[in-house]
Amino acid sequence: MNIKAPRGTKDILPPESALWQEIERAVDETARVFGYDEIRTPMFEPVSLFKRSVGETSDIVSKEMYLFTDKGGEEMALRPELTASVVRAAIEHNLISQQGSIAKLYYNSAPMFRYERPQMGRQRQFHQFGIELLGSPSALADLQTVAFAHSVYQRLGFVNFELRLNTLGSPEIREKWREYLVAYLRKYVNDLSDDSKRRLETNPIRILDSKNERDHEIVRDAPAISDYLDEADKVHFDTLQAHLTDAGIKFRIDPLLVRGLDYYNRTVFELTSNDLGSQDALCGGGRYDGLVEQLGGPAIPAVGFAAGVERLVIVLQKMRGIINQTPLDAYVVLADKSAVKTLIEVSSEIKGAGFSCTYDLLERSMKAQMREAGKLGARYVVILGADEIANNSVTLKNMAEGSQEMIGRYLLADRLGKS
RNA sequence: GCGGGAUUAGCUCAGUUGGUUAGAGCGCCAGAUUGUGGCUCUGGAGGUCGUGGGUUCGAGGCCCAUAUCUCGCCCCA
Repeated sequence: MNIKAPRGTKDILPPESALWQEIERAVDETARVFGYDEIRTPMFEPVSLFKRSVGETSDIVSKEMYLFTDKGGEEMALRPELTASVVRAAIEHNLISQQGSIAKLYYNSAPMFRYERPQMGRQRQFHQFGIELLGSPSALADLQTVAFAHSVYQRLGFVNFELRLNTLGSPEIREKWREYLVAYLRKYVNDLSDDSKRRLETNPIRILDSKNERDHEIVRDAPAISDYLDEADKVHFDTLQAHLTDAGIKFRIDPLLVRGLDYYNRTVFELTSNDLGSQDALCGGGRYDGLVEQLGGPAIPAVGFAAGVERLVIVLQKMRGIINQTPLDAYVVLADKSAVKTLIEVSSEIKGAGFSCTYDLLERSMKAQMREAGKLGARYVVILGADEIANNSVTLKNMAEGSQEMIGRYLLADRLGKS
C-alpha cells in the first residue's frame, strides 16, 4: 500500500514552486514599500484563542478545527486563521501598548488548517499572506489595507479581479439591524431554503449571501444595514470610498457582502476572481476594532486582510499557461573524460563569477549532453575536450545562434557576461 | 456534513455489447560512423487499469465497498 499525501494537502513541486517563490517575493516587496514588518507565529495555539476571536458558533471553530490535547493536557488547535494569533502576539509583547502607537505587520505563505471537504481552491492545509494594521481608526488605514492587497496582485500582473466592499457598522448597530432582519425573514421562513432556515437561528446575516435563488428574492427587500448606520459609520464608509477613488482603485459596493468571522465591524471587503469557480474569493478582510480588547489587550482599533496563495497560484497558472523554466547561463560539456579536472575547475569559476552552471551527472555521451543543454535552455555551452586542454582553452557555443569559438579559459567569465 | 462526476504509461487521453500478449500523442532513453542541441527518421524502456472484495469459463468495461480528485451545496482564503 502506497503512502499518499493526506486528503486536502498537496506537495508543491517544480515548476509550480517557482510560482510560489514569485508570489512570496511580490508580497515581501510590497511589504517593504508599504513599510510593513514580518511576523511569524506558532502553527498551533490554545483552542480558547480561536473560540474567543473567530466565534464559538462559526463553522470554522465549531466543526473545522484540527484539535489535539498535548502531553501536558492542554487543548490545542492548528490555527485556522492568523488574525487571532497576530493580535495575541501583539498583546503579549506589547507591540501596541499605548494609544497612538501603531503596529504594521505582514505574514507570507503561512500555513493554515481547516478540516473541510476539499475542492479546487479549498484544501485542508492552505496558505495565506496578509497584513494586520493595529492602532489606527482612520479610513486611511482601511485604504492602506485594500491598497496593499491590490498592489500585490498588480505587481504579479494579475488584474482580472473584482473588489467588493461593504460596511457592517458598529456591533450595536449590527445587533439592532440583525433583529429587524430576523423579524423580516421570519415572515418568509417557509419559503427559505433549508440551509437558510438553519442560518436564521445560527447566523441570520449569512442568509444575505445565500446562493439559493428564492432566498435571493426574499433578501432583496430585506432591511439593509445602510438604513441603520449611525453618522460616524456613514462618514467612515464615505471617506474610505473617496480615498479609494483618489487611489485609483476600482470597487463595487455590495450590500450583501457580510463575511463569516464574528469580529468584523465597519469595513469588510473581498477580492474575487471569475477564474476560480465557486471558491472564488482570492482575498478577504476588514476592520476589527473590538478584537484586541476582547482578547485582553487595550481598546485599540485594527484592520487587515488575508489572501489565499493556492487560489492565486491557480489564477496565475490560468493566466500565464506554462511556467517558464529558470534560465541557465552555461552548460559545461565534457567531450573527453581526461578533461574532468578542468570541468570541475571551470564550472566552479563560472559559478564564482555569479553565473548559473551545470553539467552532466550521468557521464553520458557528448550528444546526450548537448541535448540536455538544449532542453535546459542553456544560453551557452562550454565544451571541454582534448584540444581545449592542450591549448588551455574552452570552446564557447552560443546556443541561440549556433555559433562557437575557441577562447582562452581566462576569458570565459567575461564572455558569459555578454548576452 | 449532503448530492453528482471522474480515476487506464511521467502528462493528456482512447479502449467498441465483458473475449488473445491493454493502445495513441506528447515526454523520456538510444541510434542515424570520427567531438555538437533544436527539425526529421528509426528503435527502445515504461502500466499491480486508484485500492479491496464479488459475479463470470473469462473483468480495464458489470456489482459492492473504500480512497483520492473534481463540480455544486455548506463554509471560506
